[in-house]
Amino acid sequence: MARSNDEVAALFQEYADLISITGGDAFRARVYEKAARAVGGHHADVSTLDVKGLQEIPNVGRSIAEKIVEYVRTGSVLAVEELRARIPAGVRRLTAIPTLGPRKALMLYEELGISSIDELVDAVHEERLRDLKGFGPKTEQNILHGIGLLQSSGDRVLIDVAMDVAEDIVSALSRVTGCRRCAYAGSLRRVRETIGDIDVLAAAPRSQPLMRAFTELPYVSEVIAGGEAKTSVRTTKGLAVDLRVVPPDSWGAALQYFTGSKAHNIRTRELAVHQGLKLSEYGLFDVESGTKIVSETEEEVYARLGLPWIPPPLREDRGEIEAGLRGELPDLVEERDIRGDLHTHTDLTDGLAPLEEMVAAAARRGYAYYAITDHGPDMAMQRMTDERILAQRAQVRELDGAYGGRGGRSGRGMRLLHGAELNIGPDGDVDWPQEFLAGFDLCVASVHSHFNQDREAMTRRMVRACENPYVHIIGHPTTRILGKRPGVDADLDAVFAACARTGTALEINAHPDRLDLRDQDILRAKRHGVRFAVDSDAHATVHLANMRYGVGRAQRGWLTKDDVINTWPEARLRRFLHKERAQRHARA
DNA sequence: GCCGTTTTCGGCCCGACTGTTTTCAGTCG
Repeated sequence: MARSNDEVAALFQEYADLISITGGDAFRARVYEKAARAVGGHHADVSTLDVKGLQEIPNVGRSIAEKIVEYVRTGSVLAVEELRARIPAGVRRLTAIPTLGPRKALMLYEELGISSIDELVDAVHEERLRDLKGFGPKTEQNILHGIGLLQSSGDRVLIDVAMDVAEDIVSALSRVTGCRRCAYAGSLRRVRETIGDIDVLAAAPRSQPLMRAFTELPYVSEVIAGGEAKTSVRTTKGLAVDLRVVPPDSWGAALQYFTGSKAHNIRTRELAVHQGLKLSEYGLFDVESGTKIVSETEEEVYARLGLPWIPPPLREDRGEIEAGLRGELPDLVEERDIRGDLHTHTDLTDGLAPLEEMVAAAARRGYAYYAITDHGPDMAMQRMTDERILAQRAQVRELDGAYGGRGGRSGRGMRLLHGAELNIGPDGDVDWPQEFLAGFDLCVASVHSHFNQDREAMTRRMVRACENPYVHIIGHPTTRILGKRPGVDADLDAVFAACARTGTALEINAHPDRLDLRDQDILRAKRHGVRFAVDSDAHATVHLANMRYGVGRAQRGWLTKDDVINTWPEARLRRFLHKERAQRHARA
């Protein structure tokens, strides 16, 4: 199952929630939240560390370190158990209802004994909430409304869904008279894997025209809140969108603030406080005189705090502040660095478009090279045969160089690699014998079945695939489907180590419902010295554009161009696919 | 409960909006 770090992080987050609900010290609750985040993102497995080693983790002091040791040794933490005994789990679940926080949840429990959503619904219908201080008819409505949202639409949407809406809103608002600037911010700008709500920011001297245009958008179904500075709506698809309008000269400070993350903002504001400054969405101010120092661009704000501009995908308080202060931020890979896509399908197997259409679409993206990797025969429903794949190879060779090309007519066209997406069987075997595999330019290998193998078997299976000298890339490594299927249970550190040892790249699958690997896995894999391939896994021409989400994932994993093999020049890529790999196996 | 080129004690990010309040607590991001 989960790493010890993830279990401990979840435990501390729960503890923080319980502290809040029971009216404990808010600062104490915050410390546990910070510790939860730090432990979850820590590279070393906390179950291998002692109290002293644990205290090296930021925001983990003696008390928290001892609780981690207690958890690793006994499987529980007394202090957490004590709070759990005081507050039924259902009370914590109440705080998932929008507009219902820890204070109200506690009052509901203490005054009315409510500890589940069902009980809460009953109490509202019986009008029992009205006697409580701070509860009125509007509060009841909001609670029922919130419960409906919680139970129907779920909470977060896939990034491509949110991106479509956000780009449409930004484009619409940008056309409004008086709008100087408009952009989406929040988790979307940070390229998180799923999006809870969309934050749009605009700069204008007057906010009303923008607010009006915003609430009148055709797909706005409900205005949740409307003010001078901020308006919140819900779309017909149930997506919440916030619009904030700021004066044009506050743009930089506002964009920085609304991009978040919350944890990152807390750190930047702390940096400001220590310099006698105050940072808000309106600017960076001198506390003494109250005068504004900077606010027009993000670069200015960061610079005045002693930091370089920090790319939004890094803004998670996972060390980017410290790295920035040291001048050691990574030079992140960008979408324009991508020279090709190394995992794509055609209608020979389960893709939608014929080879030539896919190749033409890839060439339009300006790629220097492009790999076709249809499924092998082990995925029986794909009806693959040696004859069919060899016929495709002949076709690929013919189209090689025929499309695109950066040098125009005289230049060489986009180079094609003929590959396959092999299936990693339950024992780690793949389709076709080695002598047949040797005929491919490149092979991706992925798990497509037997997802429930135990950890040991799954780990062995994936490591064996890495050890196959003709497997160059492990496709969608955890095989998760967001919101539908959890990742497989494998010792990922063992898999990462095997990748590094054998010169096998890990795929960062850019499809919005996979986004596999997760950013925290990428960070860990990089520490093992693994290389990555950011691939669209396109099954249709439109899917090629999903590359942007894969690059976002790579950025959130702190990857540079050098870490990503499909940013490399073709010659270097081919060396990786042949020589380097052969040498490593020879040494092994 | 953590943390420290202001501090080993006394801080801990900051503002908008809502709903219930006659001045503010709770929630959210």
